[in-house]
Amino acid sequence: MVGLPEPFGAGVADALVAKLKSLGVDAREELEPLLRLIKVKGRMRRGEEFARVDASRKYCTILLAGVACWYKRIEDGRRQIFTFQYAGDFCDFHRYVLPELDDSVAVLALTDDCLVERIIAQYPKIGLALWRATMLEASIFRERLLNINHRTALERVAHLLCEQLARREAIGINNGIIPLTQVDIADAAGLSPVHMNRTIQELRKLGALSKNSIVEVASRERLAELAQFDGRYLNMPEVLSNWEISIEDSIE
Amino acid sequence: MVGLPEPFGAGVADALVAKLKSLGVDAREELEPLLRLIKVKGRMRRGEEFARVDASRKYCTILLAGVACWYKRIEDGRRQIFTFQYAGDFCDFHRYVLPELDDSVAVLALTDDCLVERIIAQYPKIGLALWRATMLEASIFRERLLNINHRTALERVAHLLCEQLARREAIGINNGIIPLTQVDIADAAGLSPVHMNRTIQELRKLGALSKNSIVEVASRERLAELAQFDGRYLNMPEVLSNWEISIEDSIE
DNA sequence: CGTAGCTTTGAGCGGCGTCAAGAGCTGTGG
DNA sequence: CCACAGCTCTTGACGCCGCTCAAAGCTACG
Repeated sequence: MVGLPEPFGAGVADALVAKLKSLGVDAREELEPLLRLIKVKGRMRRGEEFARVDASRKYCTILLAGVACWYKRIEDGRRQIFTFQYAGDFCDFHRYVLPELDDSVAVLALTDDCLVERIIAQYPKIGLALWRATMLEASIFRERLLNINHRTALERVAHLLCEQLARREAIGINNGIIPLTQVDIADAAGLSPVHMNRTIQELRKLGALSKNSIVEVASRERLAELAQFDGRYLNMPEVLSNWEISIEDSIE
Repeated sequence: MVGLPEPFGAGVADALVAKLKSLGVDAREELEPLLRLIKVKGRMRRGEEFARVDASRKYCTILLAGVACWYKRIEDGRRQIFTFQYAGDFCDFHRYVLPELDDSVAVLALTDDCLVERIIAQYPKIGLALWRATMLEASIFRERLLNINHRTALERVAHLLCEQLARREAIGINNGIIPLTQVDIADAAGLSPVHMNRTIQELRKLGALSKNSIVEVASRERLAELAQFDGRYLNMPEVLSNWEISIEDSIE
């Protein structure tokens, strides 16, 4: 890996480096200055908030391990989860960002805002990469819109789970476990917890999920089939090659 | 306005310049080189496609007048409209983009892809502005997600219309007319045309829309109230000051 | 052993989709 | 000028998916 200053242990930023590479930043002389700015902030526990949007904040946040979610709370107390985030993902570029869901290792990295601007000026490719990261996010939002509007609860949930599975595989986690509660998934899919539970049971019956009480994918193929999952919107060619996607006359 | 090379007539790019300013590009020496790259491509008619995603395309597209929509067609023939676009909006940064809805003046502007990269390298503020434009889009998608998941058809439609109204006002169109068909709005809101019609009639009854057969806002206040509209996600401080938004202890 | 969060199950209901039909408006061609 | 086709808007009837309310089992943890 790239040489890192303290307080990095070996491999702590691997996911970040992988992410940047997938976004087009691969030269050592571009990666290093960015990595040098990173300071590990600490660990989080499940339910703790971090990266709350706040004009006075002078850094941006990167998730180095674990799972987080980006959500907004609504007047009536309910919660809309916009997306989940994994190691290497940028958590806040001027936005609502809050955390969730990780009791093991949610580690933060800081950089000064104006530093970001300076970095971009000096290394345009990094700027481009950050822009691409935002586009990827937007792409995920669009896909979710499409699913919510036009698919049944079963397809919707299957699709959401496919996405999480693919994104976890992209950072080397291949155990098939989705470390989210049914309530979390419900808040992301826009379903009530009760109906989410019934849908998950249906997915178990159909052989897509395991019979365990946690959410665990039993058959990726079955799940992808039910979801009609076409993961190209995730922009992860290396991972998606495992997913047997039918690329006919694709639009994208 | 900034001096423009042919084939620009006076004011053709006003909306674009305004947009860039709202994104933080205001110096003449940054605007000019970008504007110099722009070539007007032509006019479109309603229903014509432009900016279809296509790897071989070597330019990007900017809407100079009229209305467009960014949509995706689904297997079953239905259509999901992700967002509408107005003068000054960038129509394609690597994505599905198609048109719609404008028989008057949809004019395109071209720039070479690698030129974009070079421009960004030379004028980092422009890069930052484009990044911000993408963030703004993502912000719009999130808002839509929230609405679709958690609001009734009436609130949803009212909210969508509020957004269109605000965005039109931002480019100087204040006539209260939303130049979209009920089907267009239905495809954007994720409702069936039939239910959209009933919802619009309800909005008319409630005094938010005019009784005309076109979609025309009769009372912005009424509409915003029904929608619980908080337009801060649109990042248009100058326009929103008209909207009487209650900014208490806002998160963003 | 009590409490809190997650999962599960049942009953009832309502919002919105689907199907179907008709009316008004516009453009096109004979 | 009329006829026709196509699109948009409108209205009614009916049914289902997913929400709400309510209660209980299960697991983890102090």
